[in-house]
Amino acid sequence: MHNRVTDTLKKHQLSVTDSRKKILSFFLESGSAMAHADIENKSSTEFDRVTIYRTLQTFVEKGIIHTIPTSDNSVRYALCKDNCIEGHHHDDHVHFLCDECGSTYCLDHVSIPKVKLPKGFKVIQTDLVVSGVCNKCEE
Amino acid sequence: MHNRVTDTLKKHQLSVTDSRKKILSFFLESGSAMAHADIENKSSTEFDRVTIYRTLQTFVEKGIIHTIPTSDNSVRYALCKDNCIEGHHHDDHVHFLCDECGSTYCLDHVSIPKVKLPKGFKVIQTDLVVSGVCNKCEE
DNA sequence: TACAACTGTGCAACTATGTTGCAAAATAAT
DNA sequence: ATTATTTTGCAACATAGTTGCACAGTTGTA
Repeated sequence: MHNRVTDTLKKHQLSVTDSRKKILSFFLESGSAMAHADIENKSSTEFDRVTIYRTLQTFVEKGIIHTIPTSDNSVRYALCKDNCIEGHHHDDHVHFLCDECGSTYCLDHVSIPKVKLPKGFKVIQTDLVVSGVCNKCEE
Repeated sequence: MHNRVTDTLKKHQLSVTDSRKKILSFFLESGSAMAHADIENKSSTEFDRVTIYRTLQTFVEKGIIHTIPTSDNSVRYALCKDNCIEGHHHDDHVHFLCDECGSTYCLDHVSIPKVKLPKGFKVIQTDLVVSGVCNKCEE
């Protein structure tokens, strides 16, 4: 596990520091998306709020994580697949937000259908967020 | 115009006040979506920040406007079509966000395709946000 | 491994954003 | 016109996010 974290950081030309290792491993462990606040809670006082902000920002820029749009005021972050490179994300999969447990899933195998827009609109990115009840809460 | 604003408020069982009339007319005039900050700027010191927050909240609850999810930390609001009723929105159209001018459009005639989710996931709402360059900036 | 160059972190202070309670003002109902 | 109800503004607070700078940690090189 530790090697995987370190490798990922190095692959993206980032120096390997405690906070980056820890925050990245949170993402690997959790599997689902996390908001800034989740990370702050998980790490309690281990590192500064500012460090978390900056680390998340760096990870987004380097293509390690991507943001997930939501209707409420909370940006969530999730790991990118390997084909995300610096400055250009390829997260063309559907995101699912469970109203019950609050978890956010990246449904990697559900791809976003192409939409036809009116003349003159140039598409750069498409985000599709589904909310409802997830497979764990539905039982 | 004034009658239309008043009528809309009454139709949704809201008392007709200066701030509600003004904020609603902003939406009718602008045509595109607005964030809280846009309204605050437009009205300068005319009414309190708190009033704007509460008015937007009320409008969302009553089905007059709906929120548009974005990847950055900014919720935007846009007018609902007539079929939005209290407590249940029907904004099943695509939203478009222009990276150049920052405008947000409701593409009412582009409907969101149904997506097939893995077993156990129950869909309640689907949001599709496209970003790119709009027809005014593309020329 | 030790050193210099560079990069990242923590702290403090600040701005922005959003919320709550309560008294005063405006609106609606009679 | 008067009363009951709703809405507003104010103040105070809570949360979220940003910036500059000195210090600490990391990296590359010898």
